[in-house]
Amino acid sequence: MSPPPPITPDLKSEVDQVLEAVIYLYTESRRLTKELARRADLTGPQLTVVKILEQIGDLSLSELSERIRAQNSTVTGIIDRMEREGLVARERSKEDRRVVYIKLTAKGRQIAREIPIEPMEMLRSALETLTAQEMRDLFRIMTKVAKRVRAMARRDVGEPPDGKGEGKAESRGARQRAEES
Amino acid sequence: MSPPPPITPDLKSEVDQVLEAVIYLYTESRRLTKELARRADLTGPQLTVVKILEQIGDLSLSELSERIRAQNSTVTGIIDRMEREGLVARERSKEDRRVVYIKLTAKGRQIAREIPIEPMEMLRSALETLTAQEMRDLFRIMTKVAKRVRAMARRDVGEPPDGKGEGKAESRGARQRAEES
DNA sequence: CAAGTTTGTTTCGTGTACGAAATATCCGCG
DNA sequence: CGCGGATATTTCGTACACGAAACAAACTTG
Repeated sequence: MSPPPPITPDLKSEVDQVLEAVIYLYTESRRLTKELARRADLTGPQLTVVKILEQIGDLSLSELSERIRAQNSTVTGIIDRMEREGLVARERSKEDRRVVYIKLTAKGRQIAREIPIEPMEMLRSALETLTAQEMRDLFRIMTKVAKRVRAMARRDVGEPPDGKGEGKAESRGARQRAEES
Repeated sequence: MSPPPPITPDLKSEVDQVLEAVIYLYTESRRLTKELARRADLTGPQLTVVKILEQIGDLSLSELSERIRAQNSTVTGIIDRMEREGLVARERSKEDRRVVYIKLTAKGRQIAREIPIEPMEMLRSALETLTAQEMRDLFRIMTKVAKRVRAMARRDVGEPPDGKGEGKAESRGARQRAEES
């Protein structure tokens, strides 16, 4: 595209390495989740669900899918399999008969107790080893990059300007998915 | 593990926001790929394949799966579907009859031409808008974090110390997957 | 209160994604 | 030559993941 802006000769490779690091960090946390999950005969998303339910308590399916940032239809499948394994149970709400609460069974709770760390905690605690100054820098830079990407997204893909303003500007956009198996 | 080191009160929330940014950057590039792909009636991974083949030329299936950091068995499926759509063709190598070369068809090449940007380029060029100083900082910090995560991985999951030393230390570990549909 | 809309969940179809096992070749070695 | 091991690809089984459509219950309004 544009001729490489000749700043430092190895700046280009730093870009690649940062890119690599972002990818690494993201995928590695998923891989670790999966690894931990395997010990309890769970899949990655299943471990995530179990830990969330353990900490927060019963959730409706919609609330759950919002937490793990996946579609309802995806979570339905995950819960189907977990129910089959006796890890969770569905219970229809009495106030609103449309909603279904997902709750841990004894077996599910037992397994949750056996697994100490939650997935994303690993990345989180790695970040916590940074100095305050580093955190500040990282935060500032990442925010800048994220904003850039968002801007390019608008330009290149042409999104409708976000219909109903959601105010907080956080929680919007970060659309992870339940780490797949 | 260790009790939360009480540094600054709002440092914790910065951790969350950086975490959010990492997730955002990664998933947003995938989402954008998918968005672009839809315009040519392709899926995310299919667009990636088309652009790679356009730029690099014919590749064996193994070479291709290494490029998009997915398992051979996954890529086999992707190529199956693309072949069915007439986007690529398989051609057995004459020197080594085990290998299959994947090549773009005229139709595939045509579509590749119609789509300007490659997926990860978006994130890459966002990174390139940083100043040299920011790049240096970011690089240093990300490297530190990545190293931390790797260390925890060894400790918590207990990996065999990387059987056959692969030398480069790069290309190892960053195990992305072809962005799923 | 009934028609129409919204909301919560499931169903269905398609496409990744992985790992283990099956196949087919190739290669080196005796 | 023949055999065992390495390499390249495919097959198979299971689990996500998403979007569109189907459904059912709640809500809105005339």
